Amino acid sequence: MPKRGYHHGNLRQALVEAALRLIEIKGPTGFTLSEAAKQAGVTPAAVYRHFEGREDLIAEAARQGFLMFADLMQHAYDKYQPSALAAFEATGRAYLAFARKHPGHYIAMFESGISANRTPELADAANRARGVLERAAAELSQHIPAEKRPPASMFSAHIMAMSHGVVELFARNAPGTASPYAPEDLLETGIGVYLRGLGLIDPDD
Amino acid sequence: MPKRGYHHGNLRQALVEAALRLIEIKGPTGFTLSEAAKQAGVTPAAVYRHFEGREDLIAEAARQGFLMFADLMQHAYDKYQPSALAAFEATGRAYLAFARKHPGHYIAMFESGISANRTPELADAANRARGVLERAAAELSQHIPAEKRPPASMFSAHIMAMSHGVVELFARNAPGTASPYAPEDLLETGIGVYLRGLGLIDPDD
DNA sequence: TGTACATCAGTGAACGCGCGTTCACTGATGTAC
DNA sequence: TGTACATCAGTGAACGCGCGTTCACTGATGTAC
Repeated sequence: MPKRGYHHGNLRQALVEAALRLIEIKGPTGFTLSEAAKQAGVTPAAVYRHFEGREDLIAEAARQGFLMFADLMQHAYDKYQPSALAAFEATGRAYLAFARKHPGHYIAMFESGISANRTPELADAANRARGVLERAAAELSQHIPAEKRPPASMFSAHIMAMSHGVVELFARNAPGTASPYAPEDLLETGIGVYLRGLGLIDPDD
Repeated sequence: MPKRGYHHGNLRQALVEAALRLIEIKGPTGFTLSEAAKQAGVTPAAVYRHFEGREDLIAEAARQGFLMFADLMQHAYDKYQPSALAAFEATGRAYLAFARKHPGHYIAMFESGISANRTPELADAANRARGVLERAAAELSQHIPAEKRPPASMFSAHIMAMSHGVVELFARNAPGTASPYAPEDLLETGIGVYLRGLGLIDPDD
């Protein structure tokens, strides 16, 4: 991507990518609009041709993150169909894989303090991601006897919580809360126990 | 607590408390040393009589948080003894209760980016809190047949992850990830399913 | 009880810094004729 | 193909701001004699 003299060519996306890099390295706090501009080879003022300001830039990074996140989970889900159980488990693994692979996006999405309701576009993207997981949960919960079946949205909320918790506490070079287990194992076993608790996995493994 | 003229009397603790208030309102990002000093009725420079700097102040807030956190969980645990199960569940509830009741501390502990290994004192406090949960898990896991018993530290890591995830995703006026369930219910049912998965609760409830 | 003095917790002014944002501008691009 | 002109993406200087931190200082406290 050679730099074109005065006009940049695709500054908007270049700024988003610079922001992601900075957020990943310096945290949501350390990220500054000015530095993102500098990394994109442009004056800070130029940013305002494409974004309303600092927050708006982070929001766009988050939005792109939610879209990728949804795609990644959907893809994992599709791949393991038609087994509802295998597909669901794959979706959980995809959650952690995303956090690992795209930390900048993940931070923008969940740790930047940007509300997912900031703009309709951002809310849509966030809902789409949540929808994937909820559909996977809904399908899987068909296999639970109706009288002891929890609502699918509660089910998926539990999985999201455990996944997010594993990422935050154990998958970052975290607040010293180191653990002897690999995050992937921790999540896999945690979800395993949970699904057994729902009667979806045979007690004898 | 009347303000004593030139000398403050207990500035150190007053600064910690101001910091906690600010962290709670403005997030770990928004908190500034200068404003904390101002709230304590003192020049920013005075802070340096008691702390090495901004980070050190946050670290002290976190340290105090971990101590309270440990006490609170320990207390909940003791109260429901000798039933290992009831005591364990109470410990989980205490986790969420702490996050609710002391958001400033919680943020300083888990969201401020301060490493728990920053100082030995902080690490001690953090370990003490983790120890409470791990002991509760260890005791409870005695009730699982040895051959299908997971390590207690993994067990407690799962519970920490789910608890933390519930706090972050559902108990804050969070990233729009609202949910129709009360965080307390979500955590209670989530832990319930998990314990059932370990065979610690009768499948028929 | 009174005085001298050491200790220490605060002041207040100053620093350099980088931030986000604004503004009038100018250089490059592309389109109409 | 060539020229005039509108559009638009960038510049660069300037702004006011509050930050964390330092420094020499001074006012209050408490202790020794």
